[in-house]
Amino acid sequence: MNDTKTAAAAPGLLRIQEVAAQIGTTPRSIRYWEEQGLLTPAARSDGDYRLYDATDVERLRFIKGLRDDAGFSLAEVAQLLEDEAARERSHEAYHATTDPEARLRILRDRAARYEHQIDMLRGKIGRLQSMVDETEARLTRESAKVAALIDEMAVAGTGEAAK
Amino acid sequence: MNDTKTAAAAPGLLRIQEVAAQIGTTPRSIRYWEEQGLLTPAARSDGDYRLYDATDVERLRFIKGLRDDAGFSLAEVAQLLEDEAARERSHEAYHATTDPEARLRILRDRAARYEHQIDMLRGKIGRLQSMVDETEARLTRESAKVAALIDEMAVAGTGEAAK
DNA sequence: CCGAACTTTCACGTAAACGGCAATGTTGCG
DNA sequence: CGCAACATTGCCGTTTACGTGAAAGTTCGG
Repeated sequence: MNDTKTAAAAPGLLRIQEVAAQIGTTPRSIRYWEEQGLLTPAARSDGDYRLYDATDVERLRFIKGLRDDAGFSLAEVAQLLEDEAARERSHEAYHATTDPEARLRILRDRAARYEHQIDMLRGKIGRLQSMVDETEARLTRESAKVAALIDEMAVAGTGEAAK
Repeated sequence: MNDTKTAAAAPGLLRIQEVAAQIGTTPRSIRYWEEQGLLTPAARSDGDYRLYDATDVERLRFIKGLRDDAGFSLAEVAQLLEDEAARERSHEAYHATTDPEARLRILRDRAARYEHQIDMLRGKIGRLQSMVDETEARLTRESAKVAALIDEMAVAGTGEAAK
């Protein structure tokens, strides 16, 4: 009646290997990331097994994305996640006060952190894009050559049907 | 009558430190890149000093860009540069024949390599962009909160002039 | 309750990408 | 020619980001 093959008697909690497989990495890496302070598993089993929830998985996916796709070092990722954490803390601070001006400052601070993060990513995108542009320009020149050559062939071989 | 302070008695050839400064890296790294087969200096002085020309500098800038901006490993950079080299070789092959069909194949092969390179970069850009999008969505939600809060303040403090 | 599979911590190993000497040679202004 | 500044090769050290056991404990279906 219960066909949960591999894990999760607990509500939606996964063990390290499951998570590793889902995000495409190894248990060792996840433990290492934890060692570096990038995350803490949502819970531990009785026998001290690490247990991850959906939030953890999303966070891990974020980390992997930043490392593999964006090429950030773990230290840089940590920085971005600290920003994230600062926002969380400010979230609490937000609810700790009822002073509208204080709340406004907090919200604006959070927004600024998001913008900072976006700027970092945009910067990388921009530099990458300019490399693409350059390469595309070369490709265009190549294509022009191809077209010209085909024309030439057409003219030279008017009597000979294209194979 | 000759005020070339630092280098280049030879026509436009620079020594390693000059080049390193220009592209923002260290001589050690440049030597390491050479060690890994990423480039060979255009020439050597009598005393075996490495001498770089404009092409070399451009190539080095390319390498640095791929590493720092795109986050590629030196091995991946090497791959891209090999593609580049393959294009060069095919360029020679192109002029070695006069057969239009052969020329066409060569040109199309080169174009395919460019496209491959572009795809790699585009892939990275895409993944980065989706991260930006996600972050922006959050930012938007934050901004909405800010706006709502400002509205509230305006209503509550109608009698009290904004300080 | 048993065994296979999984997990934990600890520790050592490693590949990549340089940094930093040392010992020696080269440049080039004065 | 003399010497300060820079370069070369060689080699060992370091950091980052894990891989790879070892030894011991945990889960869980049968």
